[in-house]
Amino acid sequence: MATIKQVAKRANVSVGTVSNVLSDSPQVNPLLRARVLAAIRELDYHPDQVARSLKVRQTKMLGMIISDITNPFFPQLIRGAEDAALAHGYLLVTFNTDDRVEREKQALSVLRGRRVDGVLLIVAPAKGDNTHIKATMAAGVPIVCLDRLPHGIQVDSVSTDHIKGAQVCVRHLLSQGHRRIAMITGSMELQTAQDRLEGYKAALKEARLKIDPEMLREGDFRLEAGHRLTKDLLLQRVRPTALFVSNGMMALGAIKALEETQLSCPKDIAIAVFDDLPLAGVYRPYLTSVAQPTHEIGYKGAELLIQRVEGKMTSAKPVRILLEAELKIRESTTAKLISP
Amino acid sequence: MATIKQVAKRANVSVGTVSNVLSDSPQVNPLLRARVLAAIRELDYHPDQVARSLKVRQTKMLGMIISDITNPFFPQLIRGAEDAALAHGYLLVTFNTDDRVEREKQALSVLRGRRVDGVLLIVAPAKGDNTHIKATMAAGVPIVCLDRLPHGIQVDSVSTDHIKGAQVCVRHLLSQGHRRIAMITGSMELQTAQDRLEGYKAALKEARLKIDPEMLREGDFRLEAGHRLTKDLLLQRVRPTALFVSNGMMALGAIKALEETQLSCPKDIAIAVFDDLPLAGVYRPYLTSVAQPTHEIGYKGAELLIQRVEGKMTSAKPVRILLEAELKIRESTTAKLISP
DNA sequence: TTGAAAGCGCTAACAT
DNA sequence: ATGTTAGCGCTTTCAA
Repeated sequence: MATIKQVAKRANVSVGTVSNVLSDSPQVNPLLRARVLAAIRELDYHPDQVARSLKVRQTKMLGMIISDITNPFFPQLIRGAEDAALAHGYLLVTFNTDDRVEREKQALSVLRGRRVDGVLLIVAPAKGDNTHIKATMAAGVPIVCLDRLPHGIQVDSVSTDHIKGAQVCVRHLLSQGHRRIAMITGSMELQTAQDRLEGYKAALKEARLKIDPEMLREGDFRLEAGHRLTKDLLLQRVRPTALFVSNGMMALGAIKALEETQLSCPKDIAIAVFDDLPLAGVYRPYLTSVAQPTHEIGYKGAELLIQRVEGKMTSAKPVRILLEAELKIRESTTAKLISP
Repeated sequence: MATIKQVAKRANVSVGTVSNVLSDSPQVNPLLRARVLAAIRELDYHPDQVARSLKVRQTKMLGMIISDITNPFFPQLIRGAEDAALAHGYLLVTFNTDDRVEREKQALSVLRGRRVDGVLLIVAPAKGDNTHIKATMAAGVPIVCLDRLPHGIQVDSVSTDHIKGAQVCVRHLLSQGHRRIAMITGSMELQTAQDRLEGYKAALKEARLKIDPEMLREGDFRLEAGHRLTKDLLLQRVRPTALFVSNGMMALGAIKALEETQLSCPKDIAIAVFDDLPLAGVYRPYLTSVAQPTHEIGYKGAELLIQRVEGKMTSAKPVRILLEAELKIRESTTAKLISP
């Protein structure tokens, strides 16, 4: 690997001059510049960013901590963040935690050791265990939270307006004539799950319907739960005519349950789901869903983080960006009215 | 951010001693060690890996160049690589190229500047344009190719045995009594697409059937192509009774085409697909598919790369690891239908 | 405009 | 066993 020194020697100039042409400094003699450029090419010289980082005290690297890249929600998010990062000359380093706080701590520690300039964080569900996050911020590493907001911390964030998204979706179900609308929620430890439930309740309240606890089930965002709880709901004395599922994986479980019980969607029961699955518009039934602007969350999050990193965003209080979800109405809720 | 010097001062020892306890060097006086550890805790000291990297001439970072994380094939691959990297103390930096050679070059250049210790590469389709890859290897940066093999380069690689996987799959179709088996291939520029076709041909040859060009269509691994080409095939004078699709996205297009033509699978036509979609066993029809050991490819690839990086793998000639695909037989190719 | 040199935080070789 | 120090490759004063 060629060094700046070797380049300087070959071009017969000082390292300072090489450095100047690299950062295309205003005044360098064109002749020297040409010699330097030639030397760089001849030696296949790639400036050592490690050495540079040490000197300038910034790595131009961003950390990103997510739960599991294998979950279809995250790739878009990561891609968004990476696109923004790259556009600003930053590199993105990702870290999977599988939603375990221990691994989140480890990730933060490693990332701090690597001197990343900032981190994008999708917090793992942790009942108030956030000292590691606070410590990182205290050490001067900016953090922007994506999607979920950690409890008890003032921190920048970018997320979807889950309340409103859910509300709009349930409104849609109501507008289709449904009155007995069941909901399968996520784990109530998660803010996002709470918000989605809140939106559901708000929509019902608007319609002057009372919330029936029999129509509510708490799940955990996984397929099995959706499957089990849907069956459960279908065995009720009075069956719901519509089902609002709190995330995509559970909706798949719900569909499986319908198949097993020979019920058809939307004829026998309508289904709407928070989160758009990549294939929601490909497989039958095409699912009505609340699509989050996933790529945008990642993109905006990274941009905000970079602003903080570069000191261009100096608001003392945390910035909280809320993005709108988009209701995609598909066949799973659009059959003609069902009489209750 | 605390430095090693500050820690030394606070613990009343020399920086050398601090360095020793950090690398838990054999002999350090337990008393001093305790003092150092205390100082580290008090100062929330995280050793600067940037400085360390500069000194020891290795970053413990691996680059990974993929086409698009948003494509459902990659997350598992990345996760596998990351799991292996982390287990060995390496960090993974990913880079999306959208299959464009220009971006692949850029990625390689950036990664070299960052002084990654090695790179995992899923090559973009490039007709022989591989000087950037050769130059990187010549500069002493080990490369391991995943999934696809670049043309005209001797390089370590880990991939699925596409030929065999396709062959086994088509054999299965034959065993179900099919004789007119159509295939929608990927872009013939890609080695993987060629291999899958080769497996198809091999299976037919075994069965002493001749290859009918009318049963072959070249696609591009995207949904639209699958949709269009399937329709095309169904309009033939003699319709195929089975269809082997070269990847998951195109299979979805094929299913869409069936729906539109009111044909049912597998009653009217069987479908088998190379690549397992995340939801292949969830949505109907459950698709018979050739599942690649995706996580394992990533994992083994990273392990191999790390061996090269650490000089534990010194074989001069490239190592070429071929992993077996697994045929998952589901309802899309099995005679009797589960529901109408 | 260009060159010389200090110093970023760490490791490792050497001195004590 | 512990301390001292050179130097990794770069940027950035400061001098010439």
